[in-house]
Amino acid sequence: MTQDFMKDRPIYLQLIERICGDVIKGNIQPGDKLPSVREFALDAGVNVNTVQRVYKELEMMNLTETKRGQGTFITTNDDSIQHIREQMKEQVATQFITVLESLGFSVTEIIDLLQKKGGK
Amino acid sequence: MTQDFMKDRPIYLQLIERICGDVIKGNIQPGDKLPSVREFALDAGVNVNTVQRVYKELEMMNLTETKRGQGTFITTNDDSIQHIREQMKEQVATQFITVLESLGFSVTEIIDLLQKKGGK
Amino acid sequence: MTQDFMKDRPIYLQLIERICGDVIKGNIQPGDKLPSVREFALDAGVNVNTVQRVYKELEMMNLTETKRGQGTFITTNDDSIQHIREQMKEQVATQFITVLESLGFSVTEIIDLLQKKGGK
Amino acid sequence: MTQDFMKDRPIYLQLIERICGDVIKGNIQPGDKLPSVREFALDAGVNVNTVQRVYKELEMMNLTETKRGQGTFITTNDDSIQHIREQMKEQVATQFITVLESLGFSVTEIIDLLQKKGGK
DNA sequence: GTGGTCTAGACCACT
DNA sequence: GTGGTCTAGACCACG
Repeated sequence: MTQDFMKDRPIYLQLIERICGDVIKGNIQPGDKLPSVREFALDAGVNVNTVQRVYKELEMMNLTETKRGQGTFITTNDDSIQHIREQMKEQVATQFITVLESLGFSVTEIIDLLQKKGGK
Repeated sequence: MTQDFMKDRPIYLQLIERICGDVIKGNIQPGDKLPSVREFALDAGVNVNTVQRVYKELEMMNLTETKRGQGTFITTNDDSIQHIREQMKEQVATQFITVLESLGFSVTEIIDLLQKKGGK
Repeated sequence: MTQDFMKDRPIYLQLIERICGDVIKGNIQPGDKLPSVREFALDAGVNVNTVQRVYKELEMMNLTETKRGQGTFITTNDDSIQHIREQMKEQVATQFITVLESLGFSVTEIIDLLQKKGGK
Repeated sequence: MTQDFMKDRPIYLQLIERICGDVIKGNIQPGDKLPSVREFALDAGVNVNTVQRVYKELEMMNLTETKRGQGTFITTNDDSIQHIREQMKEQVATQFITVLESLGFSVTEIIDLLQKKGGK
């Protein structure tokens, strides 16, 4: 197919999603310290500035808190975390439905497919 | 929310989806002529170049055929249309699951939400 | 005095404030196009990336809207603008009071001073 | 709001302000001994170096005097204290007006708000 | 020509 | 050593 609906997403968005996902899944706990920007950058093989952007966005989402000179930590405010989880679920679902309908698919038709795929 | 996962889709992709959707839904029939690029651009309020790109991509997807001096027409090859429909369904579902899982949601959890939203 | 309470603010924050101020004052009208990032950078004598950061923040504040390939425009949503104006007023006043009180000044005492200074 | 105008003030500045405020308010009297740097650091939950910097700045402002082997004391020179008080009032007011005007607010408009808030 | 993303590398403030 | 700011310059997507 020549057209790739939903193309390559920017690195920084992918990283944000990954961290959000890890928090939601519990892989990272409230209060945990994230790696330093430099360490993270090295691990992920990206530039330090890219990571700094990620950390800044996370803080603006209230998912993290920054302690100057100490590092970046997952918020201990569980409400913030739940809030983000719900926001994201809502958002993902809504946009998915939008795309679906613009393509002429019914929701039930796709749910069938998801159920098959989800079982694998 | 500061981060909008999955927004900002290019205009030309949105237009492609819209046309694909219209074909799948039957709003546009095989053999139908699409508006001229200029007319379409005017209607949609976008740049002529954008429409040209859309038409080019549609042709590469075998959804349309171009007759020089006459215009662009939806293919009369029903297999092509069905093929595109299935491709797109697959692709949409697969990428949706990818995003879901990277965010830590289960497929069933989202299906529940889709079912509620789909009913409206 | 050795201590300068309220030090040098980052350039990008100063630029954000300047633009917000210009919008609030009406120097820039809803719908107006902002200079391109390159042009603005040249004018202000700062780096292009700095301006891009400014434009991005402004968009996240809903003060501007970006049209891809066309430029950045002040939102035509007057509510957004009023909202930002009120937010900023509230914020400025609140933080001012906080500083005041931490320094042991009464609000009335400072109001007197402001009134004298404001008259000049 | 994504942008917090005037936040993120360095800890050591906050501490200086707090101590200045306590002196102005009379919570701390001329001649009083300040806690040792270690004790203060422990109390405030900050780094010892930070407190050392605070004490150093206070001494340069002539608000405190250091007696070797005994500790740091608030100056008994009332003129120094009054002087600092006036300096700070001036400075706070001036910078506040600067910010206000750069944001397009009138002084009277903010005075109204301050009066409402100050009454609480 | 428009904004968006990313890199490399510098310097600063805070702990 | 931590994050924050800024620069210079590259490349990409979009119109």
